[in-house]
Amino acid sequence: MPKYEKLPDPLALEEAVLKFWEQAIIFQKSLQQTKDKKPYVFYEGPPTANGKPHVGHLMARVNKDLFPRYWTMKGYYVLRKGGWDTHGLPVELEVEKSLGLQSKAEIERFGLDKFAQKCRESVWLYKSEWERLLRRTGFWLDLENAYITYTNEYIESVWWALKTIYNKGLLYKGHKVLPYCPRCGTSLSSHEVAQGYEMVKDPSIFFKLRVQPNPQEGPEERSYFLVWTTTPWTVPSNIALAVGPKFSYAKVKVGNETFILAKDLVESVIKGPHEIVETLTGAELVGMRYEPAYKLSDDPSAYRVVAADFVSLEDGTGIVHIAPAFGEEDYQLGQKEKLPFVNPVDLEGKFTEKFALAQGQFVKDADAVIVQDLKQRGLLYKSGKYEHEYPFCWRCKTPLLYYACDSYFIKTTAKQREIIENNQQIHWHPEHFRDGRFGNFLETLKDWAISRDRYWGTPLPLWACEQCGREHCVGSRQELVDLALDEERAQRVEFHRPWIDEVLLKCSCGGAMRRVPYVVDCWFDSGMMHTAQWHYPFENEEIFKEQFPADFIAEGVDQTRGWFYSLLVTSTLLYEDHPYPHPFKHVVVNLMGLDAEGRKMSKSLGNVLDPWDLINKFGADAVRWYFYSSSAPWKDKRLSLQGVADFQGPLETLKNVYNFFTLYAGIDRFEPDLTHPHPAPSPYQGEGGVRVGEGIGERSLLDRWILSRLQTTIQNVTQSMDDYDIVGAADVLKQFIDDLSNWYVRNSRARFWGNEWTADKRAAFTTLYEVLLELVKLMAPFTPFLAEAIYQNLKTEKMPESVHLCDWPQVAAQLRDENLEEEMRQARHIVTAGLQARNKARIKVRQPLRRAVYWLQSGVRTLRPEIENLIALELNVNNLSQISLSHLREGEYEVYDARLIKSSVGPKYGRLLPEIERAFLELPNRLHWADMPEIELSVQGQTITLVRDQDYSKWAEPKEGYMSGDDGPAHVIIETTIDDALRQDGLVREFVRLVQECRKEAGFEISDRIALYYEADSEVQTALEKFARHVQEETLAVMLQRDNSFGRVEFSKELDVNGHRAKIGLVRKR
RNA sequence: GGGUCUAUAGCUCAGUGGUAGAGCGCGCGCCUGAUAAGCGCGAGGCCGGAAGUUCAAUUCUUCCUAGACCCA
Repeated sequence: MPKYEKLPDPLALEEAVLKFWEQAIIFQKSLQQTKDKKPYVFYEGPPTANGKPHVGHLMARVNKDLFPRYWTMKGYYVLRKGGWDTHGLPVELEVEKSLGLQSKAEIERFGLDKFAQKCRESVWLYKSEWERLLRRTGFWLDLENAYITYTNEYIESVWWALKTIYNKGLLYKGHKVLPYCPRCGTSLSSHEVAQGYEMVKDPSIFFKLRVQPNPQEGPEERSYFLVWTTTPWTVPSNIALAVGPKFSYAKVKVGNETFILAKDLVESVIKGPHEIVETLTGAELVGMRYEPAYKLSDDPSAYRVVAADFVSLEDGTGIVHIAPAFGEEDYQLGQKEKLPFVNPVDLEGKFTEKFALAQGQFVKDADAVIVQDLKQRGLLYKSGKYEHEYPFCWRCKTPLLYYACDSYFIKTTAKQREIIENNQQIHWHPEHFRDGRFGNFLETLKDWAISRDRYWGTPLPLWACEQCGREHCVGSRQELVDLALDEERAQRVEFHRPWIDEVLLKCSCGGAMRRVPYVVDCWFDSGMMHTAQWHYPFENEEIFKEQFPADFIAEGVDQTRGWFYSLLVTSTLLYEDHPYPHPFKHVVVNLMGLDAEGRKMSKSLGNVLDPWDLINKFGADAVRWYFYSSSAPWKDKRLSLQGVADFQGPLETLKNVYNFFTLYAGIDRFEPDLTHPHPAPSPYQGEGGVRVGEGIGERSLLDRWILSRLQTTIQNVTQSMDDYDIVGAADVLKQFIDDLSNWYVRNSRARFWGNEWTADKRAAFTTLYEVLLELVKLMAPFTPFLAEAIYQNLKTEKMPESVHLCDWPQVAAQLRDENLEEEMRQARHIVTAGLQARNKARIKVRQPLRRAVYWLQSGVRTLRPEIENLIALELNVNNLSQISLSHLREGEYEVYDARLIKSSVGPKYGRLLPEIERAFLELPNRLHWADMPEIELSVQGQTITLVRDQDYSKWAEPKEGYMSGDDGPAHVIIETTIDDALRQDGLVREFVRLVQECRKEAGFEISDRIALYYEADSEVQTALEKFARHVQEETLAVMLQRDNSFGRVEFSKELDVNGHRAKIGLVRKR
């Protein structure tokens, strides 16, 4: 027998549910129960545990939990292996900070072994924070078997991947231009760079580079390319000039010199008298040679004009100075044009002997020297200051240099087509990510710089011979042992620096091979989780094959170029022949959270919302429901306590419905299992022997309606969830909860409190019981706590132990009645319209009225009598009837207008519409025309026939004594005249309500019988005498008597009954 | 500077080539045997700005502005 208990407050409720889940090991049971079923694969994007979880993480995690719960209930096996991302620069920085280390040199002095130990510990700094949050939000994830990227097993799988890629010839050594801090001796990640932009004034110079003399030109004719830069220190490294091939360039004569620059920029750059002597395209300039300002390269391909698409005409001269060592675009262009590469700057940012003029000087300090030198040599056209944003090291404020560093690359460009093709197979939510942000990124794919000149990470498994230089890539521990000089050491070595660096390998030349000093980009680690989490291919082949690819992942938009990318690239490169080389089939992308003002949350603004503030105030379900129902995950969300509070309505309503049911089910000791005297074939076999909708023939119309609505809801929620439309699913549930509470329960209340245990009462209890039971299953993935709490109270012995072990509800087609649902929808419109009319007429609902009429403009137009009765009750009218529009004029109502329906006429007549409209409005008597089945108009010599209800509609307004209202397709007119009989009726109802209030005030139980004494004027008395039986029934009064001696009563009160003074006295009868 | 997304009521968001919607908040009222609930009504909008396509644009196209995110 169910426990009919009220629900505790959300926080207590959730704590109790958490305890229950843990004690009864429900999560484990859900896995156990489904372990032989078809898998539905979820991949956990590993968080790094050396940062606290914030509210943005929460957004992704509620989505991550939703679908696994749903698919588990649908009967799939959803293994949810947790994971931790434990490598990378952020970890190192955290440790540097805690140890007070300032640079790589200091780290090395401190000792790499101790440093690595610290990194390993630091990773778990906030682990318990994460676990606490995951537990509290109801996020079911297998943390006991979580993968950890720093383990030797994980790293070995990553090595296997790198070796596989290496063997395909896709791992190579090259340069990459990276933002680099010369003081710290390290390149910075883009995230770090973004923290350090500042507005600065840099020198801005226009300098001249002489066009290599044409033999035909006289010695006096000197022409120059005019070039602009804000980094004079890069001028010595200049190797080429870039022009936009489609731009126009001008030769401008100034004195006896000729300058070449973009035509559009001549006026802004050239001061003083000048003359454009020739115009030519950028393409025509390509291939021309010039004399460098400083000749650091003897390569014959240096110092020439090349074409580039990044040239702009925003600033400068339209001729861009190219120094491949100090700019990403420059470097790429250099590769493409096979330009030589010169770098006169060392790793400390100082000029080397290659540039004697400023040898030993820090590059930024050398700016002035170079400008001065150019000026002296007559190569400076003009100079000034330029204000722009420039990145600085966020730690030491040193200006960053874009610097070409040695780096290993994965040649992703070789597989670009396959990567793009695989991306097309992925279902992105929202869809536009596929070809939008993510697709565009893939179109401009560059090779992946995989190496980092750091310490704490997966060591790059490349060894190079100290003697012959031969390189070898190691793909497993076995291979390492086989090749090691010291096998024993290789057998037990920990796969991290500095220990792995001590393993030397035998080279075929007889020399020793030493590991290259790099570690691997930690994005490669996490991107390999599809394989490395199982230590595949070294073990677990079966489970790997079952768990690849993922059906579903969910992460924040910031993972576009992070995890989404690294998963896709690794699996494309490794599993080219797999039927699903794309690593995930569906991905739900969520945006980051903003504060209440729409600003980004950041520590510096102090507007960061702590997830615990939300959870401790509202509970986890409330927060989850907020994220699900407020808007799609990929919409901006302005997070605030108030925002969460604003979305709690449906949950409150559900609790109320449950509490209502519980109140009466408890009183009547309703037992679901014993309420089915007819073991008739059931349309749907539910859990634990409860057959939803059994004995449907006995159910009332409302019962059948809500059961049908339930089926529709099941279908629509399922459909939305299958489409990964979270907010759509939440919306369907919201509407159903509203129908259940505000229509089904509201109109069924009397059935629950009847004295007799009638078939109808049983039907009401059974229906509401079934509906609640099914509803909480639908709610379970969304609000797992509330659903569980209600389920626990409703379930019988035979039912599954937890709502999360139940099967997902299925649609019982036999219980659906779409006509009934449609009619009921119309009924609700009619009721709203009728209440609106009463409101306008200022007649309260308790005052009965003689009659109301309605008509419906669209949808189902005939309602069965039972539904009309329902409407009449709600509107408190004695008579309700439908009327047809064409009868309006004959009765008490009058038509006042006719309206053209443009959406019908427009498509038929197009350009004639304005004319038709004018003619229509000019009809001499539209009141008359509105009644005609057709109207003929003559417009521009054409006869236009308009059909009533199709091309135009009529409108009605009530006369005196009537009032109208409308809602959606429904129009209602009520008769507002109240005659004596109605007035009496109203008095009685008012009297009953006041008595009920007094019963409550007196503290009587709902079922207490009373004796009722009253004193009132003759009008009230007449009414009461006339309707005495009704009054007694309604108030459970065993006697009703006029009596002015209130001495013996338990409770008495003066009343105002619609303006009539009265007094009543109550005595409880036991 | 480039890309993607967003812009509708005080707030959070739906939506549509044909007279603008919901929830919350606010104001007023109703109902009450769900009672520390429930319901209705109302106020409040040049649908971010400009141009174009169209008989008709909040909706489609282009540009601009602002915000978010990513990249440079």
